Amino acid sequence: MENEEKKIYVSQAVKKRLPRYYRYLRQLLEDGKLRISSLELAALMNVTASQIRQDLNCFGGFGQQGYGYNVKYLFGKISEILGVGERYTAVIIGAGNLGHALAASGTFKDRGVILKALFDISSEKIGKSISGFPVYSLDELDEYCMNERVDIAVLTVPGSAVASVSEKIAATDIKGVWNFSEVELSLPPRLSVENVHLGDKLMNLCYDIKSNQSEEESAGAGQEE
Amino acid sequence: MENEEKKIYVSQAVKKRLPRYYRYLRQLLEDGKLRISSLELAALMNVTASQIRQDLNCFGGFGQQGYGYNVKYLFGKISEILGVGERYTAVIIGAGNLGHALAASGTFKDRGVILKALFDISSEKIGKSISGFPVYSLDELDEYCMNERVDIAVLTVPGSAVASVSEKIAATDIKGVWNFSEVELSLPPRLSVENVHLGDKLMNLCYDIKSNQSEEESAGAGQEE
DNA sequence: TAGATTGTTAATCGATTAACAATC
DNA sequence: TAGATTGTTAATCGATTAACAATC
Repeated sequence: MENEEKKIYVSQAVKKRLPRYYRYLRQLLEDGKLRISSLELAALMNVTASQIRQDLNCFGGFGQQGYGYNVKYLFGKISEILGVGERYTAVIIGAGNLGHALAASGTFKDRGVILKALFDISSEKIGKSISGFPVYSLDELDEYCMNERVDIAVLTVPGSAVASVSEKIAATDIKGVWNFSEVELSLPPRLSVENVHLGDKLMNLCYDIKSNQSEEESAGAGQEE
Repeated sequence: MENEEKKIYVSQAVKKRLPRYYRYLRQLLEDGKLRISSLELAALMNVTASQIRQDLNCFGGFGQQGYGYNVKYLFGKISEILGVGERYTAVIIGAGNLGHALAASGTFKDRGVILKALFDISSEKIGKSISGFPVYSLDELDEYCMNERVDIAVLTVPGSAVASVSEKIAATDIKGVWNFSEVELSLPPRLSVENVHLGDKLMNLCYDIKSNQSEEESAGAGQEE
């Protein structure tokens, strides 16, 4: 960060691949692997070595000629790039089944994001706790965000509630929304949005099944990432 | 299907966009819109009209010069392409929080997929019902699939269970897996796989927040789909 | 030094956009 | 017929891959 690294443009394609590097490197680190060449990592991840070197070089030279990449160092760099260690904080809005599932999962903790609370409108849920996280009234969101730093809102409310919740979010200094609803959000551009359209994914699977069926056999294109 | 349509190669990029067309067209249909031009749809979806025409023409000419596209007809065609109406069936493997959430959601029904049951190993869950769907023992999966047609397995088990469950799935004639676990699956190529790496998505959001923060202001690139 | 492997430039490939002739 | 808008070809743009000089 401090030393003057070449500011190469980072394409959307590269950005999207970073978390996958993070996953593989974490695994390698766990396995006690000390160093890895782009060729070796490429074989593991089922991509080209060229792509790996190109991708990593968007952010500066993390390798060493004749040696390869130090796994621990590279993992650290990728983590840094992805904002692990920024200690981003999150709240889940919508304490339904999906909210439950996310709160109970290691999804946040595993990526350095600190889940702090859930918010809901149901008086049956408010005041209780879910997987150890307190559930507050949605009306308290604004006040909560003024007292506690909240970076990310995870939207797991029904589509019908999205518009009104969006407004509430826009009124806080929350920086990003992880949207699980079908509805397209309209938020000021200062807010980052990541949509998880589960229905779309299911349809992609159906389409793929259909295509796979039609082929029946033809040395298929294999799995998809 | 019957009439000889030009068999143009459909790129991965196009395939991935189809469910989004489905969503927008369904909405337009609901709104009572009868026809739409590529230009109008492009404005709505925030893409170029060229792209829409190119995309649709991979599957044949669904429009009419000087008129545009008949919304109902086009929606029907897209639905057909995506396999809505094939009446694909699904079972959820792993009756935890996420399994619950998916079973309770309209995700399947809204896309023409018929959810039939859940499977788990916990004796506390087996025999009960979740959102009206029966929960069976994982040991019964094989037999169940022999008696009932099952096209899709939704994998919501912990990572540690993925390998053994994968084997069980491979032993059936299930055609596709919707994988919510972190673990990369290894399955015979006859099976389609769609991975939902939620953690990756969360990291993409963090990265975006971080970038957004660094800019602060620069007429940003806006939301992401 | 010799061998290995990166960083980086150049070549290729694929996807998006622009343009326009076909046609409703 | 004139106007509109598609289907489709050609041009552009961007992303991936190949190649190799730099260098550890």
